[in-house]
Amino acid sequence: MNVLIIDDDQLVSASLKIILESDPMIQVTGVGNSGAAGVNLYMKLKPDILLMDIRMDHMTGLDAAELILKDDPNAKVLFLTTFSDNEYIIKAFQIGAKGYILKQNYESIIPALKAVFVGQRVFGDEIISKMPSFKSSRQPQTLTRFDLSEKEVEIITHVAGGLSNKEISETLFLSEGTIRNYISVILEKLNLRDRTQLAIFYYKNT
Amino acid sequence: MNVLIIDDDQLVSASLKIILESDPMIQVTGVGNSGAAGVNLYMKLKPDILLMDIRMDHMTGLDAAELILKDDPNAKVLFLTTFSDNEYIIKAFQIGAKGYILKQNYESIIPALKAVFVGQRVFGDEIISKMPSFKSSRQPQTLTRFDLSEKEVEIITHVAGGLSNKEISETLFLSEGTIRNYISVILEKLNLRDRTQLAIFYYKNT
DNA sequence: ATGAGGATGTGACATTTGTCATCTATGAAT
DNA sequence: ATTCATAGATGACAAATGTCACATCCTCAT
Repeated sequence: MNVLIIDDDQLVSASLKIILESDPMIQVTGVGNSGAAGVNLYMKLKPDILLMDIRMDHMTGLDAAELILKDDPNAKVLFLTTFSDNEYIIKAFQIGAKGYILKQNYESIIPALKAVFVGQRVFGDEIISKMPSFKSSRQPQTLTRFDLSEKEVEIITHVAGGLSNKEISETLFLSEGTIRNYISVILEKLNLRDRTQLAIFYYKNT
Repeated sequence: MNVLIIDDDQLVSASLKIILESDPMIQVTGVGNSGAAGVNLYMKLKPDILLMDIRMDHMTGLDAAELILKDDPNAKVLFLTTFSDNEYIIKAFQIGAKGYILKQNYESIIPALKAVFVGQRVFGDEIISKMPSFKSSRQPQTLTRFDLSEKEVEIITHVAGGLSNKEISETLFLSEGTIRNYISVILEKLNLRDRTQLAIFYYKNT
């Protein structure tokens, strides 16, 4: 089984290579350190599996995978991720990745690779809770799972309603600056970048 | 790794046992042929993994698994299924199963077991298309109701994926200014004000 | 060839957004 | 009464966003 490794942290990709090659079934046929390199190397090497970091500078693993899958829909892309990447993970499956592995969890990489190799999809427990179709059976309310205050949740719903900071401030009788501050800490808490991602997050979790 | 096999077809469970025990890491600590037996044996043996057929007389694998998981939420239940069982599969995940394996696909059983053993969930491609949240991720037909070009729709999906203009431009190999222009006219056409409202619009219409 | 139309790019600009450090008021808790 | 925490406000700032007018190309039909 030929594997291509893409991770912009050289240390990670090097140790991955060692770990994987400890298994006689696996050969690492290439190592790259950027999304662009991932695309090029994949096209050139056509490995059985592409093992790629999700978060990379310039071109994220997602972008690279999207390009690759557009060209070769049968590509088997397995993502590496830290556990906070939940939003990316959803995206990963939407574009057709075969799974992901938590970086913390090195001993699970080889079994996961093999499972993907024989055509399975592989992922951890966390993602289940992120799936709108499954969430209903477990938790009644989703946003309160995170340590968000009442007010923060209220503000999120307004953002998800498409209101600007000014409009929210007028609705809640607070200053616009205060709203900005609130949103800033909400984004921090949820590990998101901007209000658009927040609105998306809201719809995916409600 | 201790495995309990439950299948009401004795032929299947016997051959499974042989297949699994060909791997030195695996011991089959029990074999049963009904859902009820599955519950009892599981309680008694506490195997690492319960490999169980979904369709069985009297008590289905699902019912058995539900009982087991109620008693031991950490139980690792892996279902065997024929490919036509799709409705059951959804249910399987809702009750907390770790995955399923197609019966046609014997060579994938061992990798799948190992992946589950180290904490992954495992399933095949088909289920993806059954998930409401992923079903429409590729081609939002509803958007074409509006007079949007192919490219405009593509850009909308990226906005709804939470990407910034810069990221979109890099993905599509266009300049950031062009993306801004596109979004500007999209907003005009759809009578929206900003990208957040656009993302919301997307999720409400797909 | 020529001109229309589409797709793409550029530069300028006003706004909005997100971040941060800091401040004030209020209301517990001691 | 003093301390402390919390909600809210402010101002400054950089970055992202949306708008617009205009400039290039390219292709295609005439």
